Amino acid sequence: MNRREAARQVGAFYAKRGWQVFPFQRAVWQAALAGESGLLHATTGSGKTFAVWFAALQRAMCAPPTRKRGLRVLWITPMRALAADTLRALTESAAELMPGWTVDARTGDTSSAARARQAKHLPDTLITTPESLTLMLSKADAATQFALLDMVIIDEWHELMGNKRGVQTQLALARLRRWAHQAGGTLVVWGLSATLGNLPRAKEVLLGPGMPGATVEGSIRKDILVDTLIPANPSRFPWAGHLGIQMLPAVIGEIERHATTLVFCNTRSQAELWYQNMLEARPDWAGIIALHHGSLDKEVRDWVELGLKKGELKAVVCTSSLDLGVDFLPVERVLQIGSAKGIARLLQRAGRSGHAPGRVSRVTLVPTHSLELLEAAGAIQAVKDRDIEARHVPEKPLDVLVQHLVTIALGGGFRSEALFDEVRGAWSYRHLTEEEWQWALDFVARGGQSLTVYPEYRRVLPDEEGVYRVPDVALGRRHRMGIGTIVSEAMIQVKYQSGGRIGTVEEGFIARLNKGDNFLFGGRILEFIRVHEMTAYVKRATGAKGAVPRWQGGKMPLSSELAHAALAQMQLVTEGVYSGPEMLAIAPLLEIQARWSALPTPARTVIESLHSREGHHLFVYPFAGRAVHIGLASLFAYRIGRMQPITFSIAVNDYGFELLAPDNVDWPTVFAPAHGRDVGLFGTDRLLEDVMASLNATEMSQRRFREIARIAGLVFQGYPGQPKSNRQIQASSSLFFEVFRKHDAGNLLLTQAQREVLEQELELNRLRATLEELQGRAVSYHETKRATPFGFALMVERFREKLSTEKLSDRVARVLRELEKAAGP
DNA sequence: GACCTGCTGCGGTGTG
Repeated sequence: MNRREAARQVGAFYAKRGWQVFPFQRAVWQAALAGESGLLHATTGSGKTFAVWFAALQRAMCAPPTRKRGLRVLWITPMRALAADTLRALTESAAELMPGWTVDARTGDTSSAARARQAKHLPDTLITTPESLTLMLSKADAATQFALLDMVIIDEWHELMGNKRGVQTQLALARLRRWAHQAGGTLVVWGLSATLGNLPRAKEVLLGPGMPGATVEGSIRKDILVDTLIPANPSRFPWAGHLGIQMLPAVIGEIERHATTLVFCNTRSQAELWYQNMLEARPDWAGIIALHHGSLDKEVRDWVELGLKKGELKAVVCTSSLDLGVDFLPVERVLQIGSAKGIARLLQRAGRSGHAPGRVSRVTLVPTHSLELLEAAGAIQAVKDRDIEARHVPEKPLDVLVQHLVTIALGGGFRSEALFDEVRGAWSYRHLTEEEWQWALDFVARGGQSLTVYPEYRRVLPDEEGVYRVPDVALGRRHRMGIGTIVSEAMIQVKYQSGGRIGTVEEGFIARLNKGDNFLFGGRILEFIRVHEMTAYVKRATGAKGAVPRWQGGKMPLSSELAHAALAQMQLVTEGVYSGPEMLAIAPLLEIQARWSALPTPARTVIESLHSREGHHLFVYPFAGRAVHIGLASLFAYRIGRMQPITFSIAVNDYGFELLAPDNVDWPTVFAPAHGRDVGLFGTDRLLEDVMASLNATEMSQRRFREIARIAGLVFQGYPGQPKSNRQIQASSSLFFEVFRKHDAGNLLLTQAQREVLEQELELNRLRATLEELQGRAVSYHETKRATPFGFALMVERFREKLSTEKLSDRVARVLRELEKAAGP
């Protein structure tokens, strides 16, 4: 078939359904037919899926007829749930355009019968996850399986590119590209992305450094509306807090007025509490409102998702578990309780409503404390400006590389030089040095310097011809069980004594419960009975309230974009401009702040000191997000400590930080630039050294190392169904940490742990940028008689999270003592 | 006077 005929048939497919063909879809088809790779960027619900899928089909329609059967198109999705939805969509359209063309899915959910079928004969199109793809690469016959591969599509690339799953995908793509090249062809690769600030980078990472490719932007401009539920009585609204239950009546009102509403919460426990409160207020909603978060059992979540799809649910209280993965939901209204923390996330959530070309997406912010009104005003402006966060791509994570080496050794073996070359074709490893490569190779061959005597760490060995392979079946099996880069806490299953599964909670939470204690989980009050083999047995409790489980999740900081937008709003206020109802509502509070102290703006850093019974407080408001503020606070404490002996307690939030000292400090002198060009506390010279010295970097690295050890295959997670407990995993990873520190200081996985702490947990680059910004801002110093609105939130924060420099140094001392003991005589 | 929190995602063996 020629191209014109193929295009005609696809056109007929659209015409039959009354769909419009958008120019961006044509652009993708033309590029792909010409053998070009690329990135397609468009909002959700704009027809991206069919744009790339029909590109693949048209390539197949135009290909010379062949009798060879095998895999032609590979579709990679980050989520199993999406695999099922995609399978349906692709199968239906393929049946019409390419009769006889087979589409199948392969994820962890794939049945053993389907696996056996696929082992014999792969379908023409396979939908899979990065992990399942990597598993396929670990099979000895991988090269044959992918011999006919023509096109790869990576769905939701923006979700993958910023993390190690994306790096694993890059490595797999490099492998597939190499095979296609060896067979004399080129692999056509297309990525799909939405809500992303750095498109050119996204494309480069997907296609490999320096590789050509097209960027196609979906032309449909989605109208996005962001607004705010303003508290009924703003002057009585709390200055701090995160639950926002005061807003319950307003939220219930919104739910009443619309067919289906998603209520997004920032944490699982918050979702549990909101759901419970909602049911208490509206008992008649039992059965038509539901709860959805990542710790609930899959069966429960499936039921909720199905209810949503059928339009049977009035509202679902959820966390970002509903951000993705459930496509084509008929949702009318989206509410966001508390800060969305970033513009990309907000846009994504807005996109859950009006999910079809031409319809308006709307999200309504529900503040949980007064200052969030400020954030809301900033967010609305940032969305208007489409000021979207960039995703940062990990740079040569060696744990992922080490895992990959074993995978490829299993999947037919490799020669060092050829694989080195191939790996450097993956963007994240483009700067991988010869030494680093040798180190990784040595690490899988001998376990590095310190593990040489243990055969289970001699995972990969060269044969006489110099081809590296895995010498032992058992090692291979163990490796396959550990493929992937997602590392989570050890979880305890929660089950009814009668058998039903409810979900999972963290080991530490259950450990604090006694028999007979109640807790709120899965939307009901449960009574804890006993724990046995990583399973907690419970029964329905009668009446009373219960504790809410806490999960140790990530603590996402406010993004720079959103923080700057909020600061900009305060600048407007100093000029007498109130941008909307949010700013008018918060005006009285800002007026107090301005009267007692001053408003922070992009041009002015506000610093306050306060003397109270607790001691001498210092408040600083850089608006740089909590991660940076932790770094800044520790850095300031350390630098001040060098001028005069003193220790501080520290508190941080997304807007600023507090230092509390027992003794008086002469703050103006501390903040005065010493002389000339000296920028004192705000200096960036010796930043890295000072940060390392001011924080307990060792302890932070050790925590980070847990994940690295697991990905690098040092720590075995246990067999499915009998997971190791947290303590066991922690113990063995900290053992490796200590052994490497003592006997193998050059171990690059240690260096990586430290780098990840600095880059990801402390956001060192953003910290440096913030210091530079602070140098350029005027300092507005105020001694206040009582805590200002901004300061109050920080004082509250300190009660829950006690970080003190004294404690840190105690901990350092303890770690040092332990190390000396471990070193022994 | 005000408070007490921290998301998501995947994968896998055993041969009596």
